[in-house]
Amino acid sequence: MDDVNNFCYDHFYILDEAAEHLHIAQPSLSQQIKKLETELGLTLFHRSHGSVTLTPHGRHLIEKAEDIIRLRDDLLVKMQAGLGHKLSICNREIYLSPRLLKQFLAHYPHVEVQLIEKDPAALEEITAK
Amino acid sequence: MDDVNNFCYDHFYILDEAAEHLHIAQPSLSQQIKKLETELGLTLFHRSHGSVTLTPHGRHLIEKAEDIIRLRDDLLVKMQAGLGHKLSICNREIYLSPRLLKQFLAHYPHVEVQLIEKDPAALEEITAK
DNA sequence: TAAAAATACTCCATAGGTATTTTAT
DNA sequence: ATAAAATACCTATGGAGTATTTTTA
Repeated sequence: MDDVNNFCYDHFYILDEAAEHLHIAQPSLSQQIKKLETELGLTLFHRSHGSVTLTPHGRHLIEKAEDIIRLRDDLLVKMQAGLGHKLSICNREIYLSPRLLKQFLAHYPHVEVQLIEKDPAALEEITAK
Repeated sequence: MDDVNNFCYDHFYILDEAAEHLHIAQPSLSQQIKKLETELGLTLFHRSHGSVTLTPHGRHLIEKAEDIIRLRDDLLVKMQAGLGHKLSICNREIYLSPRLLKQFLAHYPHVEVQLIEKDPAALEEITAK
């Protein structure tokens, strides 16, 4: 019985804990939530029971938002994948076209470049490795 | 010939125009771009030819980012769809359970509520509409 | 040399912090 | 009475502006 009210008790949050998790203070979190609710013109949380509970709008927003945030994080991670990798290029191209090297660096500024200017024989030896 | 360089000439941007489009000043845009590039550790634009050109990283970021932004905008629009709609509820439930009404309002604060407290006969008539 | 981008600052809006009060169990 | 949330107020980071210099085609 009292199913009428039950639907809003399913899950609750302690703002203080949530704030700690976000590394901000509780009042800052309260302000952010309030600001978002005002901007949207929607109530995202029930506050009528001591702690705080998602409204259907709130739950919907969170689910969709998490998807979007996941996409964003994936993108950022993938953008940086491969950075810091060492690429050894030891052929005449580099020696002969510094302009190409410059462009290459413009594209991949985090690739370590080690200019080795030696005689062709020595280069051949190094390239073998 | 000179295909080596050609790949970066396909499309270019004038920061001043872009900034105007964003309703910010050109230096602000330059700063934002620089900041983003620093955070990512990636070069997003070539600057070696007067105007500004996307690197492959830049192009990739923009394409993916546009998808994500589209999702975000869709979500916000959908969250607010239906707001301002008028919902007429004229049955005894409302009259008998103000608590339910209160909860309803907590969920849908922007629904216009017009309490019509009349005798059952009058209610019946109104409900007919 | 002319047009575009980058610097060097200044300012201000707002996110975040601390202290406190209000609310609800 | 106690624990959680909201409020009031303050601070400071960083986004945006103006003025200027540097770059490059």
